[in-house]
Amino acid sequence: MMDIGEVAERSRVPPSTLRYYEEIGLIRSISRHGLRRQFDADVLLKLSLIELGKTAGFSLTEIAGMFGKDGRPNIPRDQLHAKADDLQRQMLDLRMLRDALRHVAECPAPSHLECPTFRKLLKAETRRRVTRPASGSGRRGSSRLGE
Amino acid sequence: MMDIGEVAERSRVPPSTLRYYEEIGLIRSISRHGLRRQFDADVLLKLSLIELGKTAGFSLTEIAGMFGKDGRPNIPRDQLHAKADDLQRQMLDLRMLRDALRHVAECPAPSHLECPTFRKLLKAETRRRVTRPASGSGRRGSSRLGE
DNA sequence: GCTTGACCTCAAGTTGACTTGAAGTCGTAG
DNA sequence: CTACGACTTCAAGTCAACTTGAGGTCAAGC
Repeated sequence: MMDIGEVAERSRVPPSTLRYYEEIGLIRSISRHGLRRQFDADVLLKLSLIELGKTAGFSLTEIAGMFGKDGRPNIPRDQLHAKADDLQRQMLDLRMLRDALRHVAECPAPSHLECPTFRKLLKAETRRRVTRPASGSGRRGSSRLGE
Repeated sequence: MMDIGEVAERSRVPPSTLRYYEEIGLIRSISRHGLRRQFDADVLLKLSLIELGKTAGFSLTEIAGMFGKDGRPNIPRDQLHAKADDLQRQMLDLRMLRDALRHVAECPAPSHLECPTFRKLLKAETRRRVTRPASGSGRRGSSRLGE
């Protein structure tokens, strides 16, 4: 049992954000001590997961979707695999961008948009994106996540 | 020379967004035909790069920073390498999340927060994050990018 | 027993990244 | 030559993800 300040300090997530996360149902405080929320240590793990998901580019809504409605992960296996595949693709994007950057850092061409290697990198990317139909993520956000 | 509709169609980026990007100085139209903006084909490449950067989790401000103030990439090599290293780290995050997801998809434990393998994954991540000091990206957004 | 500091609520403000809408301007096809 | 459709501007709206501020509560130390 920790109160919000301790959670904030340990997770490096500000109290205001923690309250916000609780409000939208992403995390839960287990009880109150007077007015004060009391959090179980589990919340730290969950916050790690949330941060991880955020850096991976998921919205809070999507992250919430990864835990079941009731608060614990509870998703069909194939959906999880689909997410994992999304991540895989995103890693490829990242690698492409990283390589582009590294190249730009060393390339002696006057303008990088004219460097053939650079253009080839981008063409490849464009092709990849266009080939994959639309990959829409179906953003239909209702006001509250945990409803 | 294309006008905005063609750019939109080819890049799959809506006209409103293209105007917005121009307004904030991310892209440039090369001239006008009557009122209509005329874009050079180069803009398509630049838009690929922008999309790439976005999926990599950069803000438009950061992306703008990757091109020089004048519109073409023009950044010190070590800054580029630093960006590339950021990407490297972000790829690791992604891989971790992907592995976590894959694991969850197969793990038979009742609640994943209790599965030791899962906890180990997260602990590792937490350690990595905490070990690296703060890694702050210095978000100091002024109203317009290209200024 | 009272002050202090860490918490509380609730409403409103902020930022980034766009989108939407109203009202206007073109150039080309019929 | 006029009507149409593709563009234009500019202001305002939207959404996610928070942060800030005013005013209030509480338990613990002096």
